[in-house]
Amino acid sequence: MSAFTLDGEGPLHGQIRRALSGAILTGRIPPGGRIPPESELMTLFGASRMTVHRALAALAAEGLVRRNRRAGTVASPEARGRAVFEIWDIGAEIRAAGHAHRFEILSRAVRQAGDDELDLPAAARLLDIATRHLSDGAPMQVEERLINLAAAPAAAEEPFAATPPGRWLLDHIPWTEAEHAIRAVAAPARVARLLGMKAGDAALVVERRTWNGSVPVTFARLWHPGDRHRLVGRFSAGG
Amino acid sequence: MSAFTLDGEGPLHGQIRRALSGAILTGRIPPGGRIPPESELMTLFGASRMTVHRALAALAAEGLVRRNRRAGTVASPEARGRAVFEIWDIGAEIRAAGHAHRFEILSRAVRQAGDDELDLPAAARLLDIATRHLSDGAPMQVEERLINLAAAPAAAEEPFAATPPGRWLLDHIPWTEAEHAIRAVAAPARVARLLGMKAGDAALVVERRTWNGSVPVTFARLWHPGDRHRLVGRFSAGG
DNA sequence: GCGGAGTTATTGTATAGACATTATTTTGCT
DNA sequence: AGCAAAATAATGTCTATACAATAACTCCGC
Repeated sequence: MSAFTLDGEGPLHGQIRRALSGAILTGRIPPGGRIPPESELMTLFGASRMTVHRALAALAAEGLVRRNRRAGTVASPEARGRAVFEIWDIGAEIRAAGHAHRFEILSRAVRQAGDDELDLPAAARLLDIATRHLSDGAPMQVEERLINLAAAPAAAEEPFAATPPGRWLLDHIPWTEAEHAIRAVAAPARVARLLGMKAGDAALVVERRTWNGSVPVTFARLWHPGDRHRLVGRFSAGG
Repeated sequence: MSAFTLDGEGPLHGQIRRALSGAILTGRIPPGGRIPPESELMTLFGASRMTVHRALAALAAEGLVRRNRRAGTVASPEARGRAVFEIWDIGAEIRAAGHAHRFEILSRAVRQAGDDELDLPAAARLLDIATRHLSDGAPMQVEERLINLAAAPAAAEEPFAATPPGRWLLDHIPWTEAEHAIRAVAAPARVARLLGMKAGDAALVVERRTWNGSVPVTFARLWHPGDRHRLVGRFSAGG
């Protein structure tokens, strides 16, 4: 039978979790393969049922196994499906890379909602604001942003002097849903000039929408020079 | 005092988790704000400590709260930092959009490792394979891939007739670490021709590396037509 | 006021036991 | 054989209890 070995490091439920996730990720238990029932794992690992259950529940939450009453626990065939990117705060990213972050507000206006990316009634008031972010003086991002003033009334009075709009929203306005889209497009002339690239050059565009419940909060279109900016995501399967 | 309300749906620990995560995400508990200790939550929710603890442990695992012995539990300031993309299987993506997926192997060769993206000794043998994926006949991705045959020996014999290399690797070769980089670049002539775009047009490039432990498994460079392909990630804060 | 020792609040881990839920298997009846 | 009812195997939830680990606080002697 599959003998599992504990590494002796840290709490028992963690050791059990690692032993099982290791067996799955190294292929010793193939996708769809059966994991012994809790009762059996209890004796295999010398642990109580709650402890074993805790380890299995964690694996199920990660998506590594699928569990069913009476039918048992199997290694999930679609275990490996997600890539996580941190694409929220260009300032933090620039500073993390050891550079100096500076930004400037390019334009700012309050206006009525129209045929916008934010799906709002025409009566709604929007803050329409454009920002440029620089890394050691080199332009790295142009941020075009619409803010629903009904969802973030304080934004109307905020000067965005020390904190750029994106970061300010993260800090002050709650949200519950977010959607991102990433595209590569030819840079229009205005953006190209601001980013120090030629019109038509490849730009990496991230579009972000957030909602609080069903109320749209903000829409942001973030332009990056294609050659100078990369989104990087790392995924380690150990949990 | 913050009164929390349970929604009565599903298991108690889930209700408690939602009640607390709701309070955090709607800003009722601000970032850095204190969550009552387990002993207090027990009486607030009428649950045992283990049940309360389970809810809090789940929130901590999600990163919504930070917990410290004796110091208590606080809402995490960097709670909202991740965007998750499913960028693994272009075939599944195309089919999910209701289109027909077809692919063709463009070239295939086994060769020695050289100055490659995979960081391998020169003696290592690689499978170097290029594939084109089509959605209802329209080219959607060019996949340039290197496979470390030491990590995936079976790949040498695999014809990749029914299953394209990326999907085949997912199904057959275990891995533990992955890294993704997303860029926008001007399409080189060869790729542009294969994707039905003009040379120099913006292409969205995803580069993926995977390892099994410390052994490199594969490197893939995935080219997409910038105007026709978007990566979309959704993030719902309810968990 | 300061350093250090003791106390305490809070989370972390683990167990045993009870009952609920659910899908499968078996049994029994026709 | 076929179908319905009962048994069963597995996970899911919850409680009560015990003790461990850690960091903050208190108090005391000087």
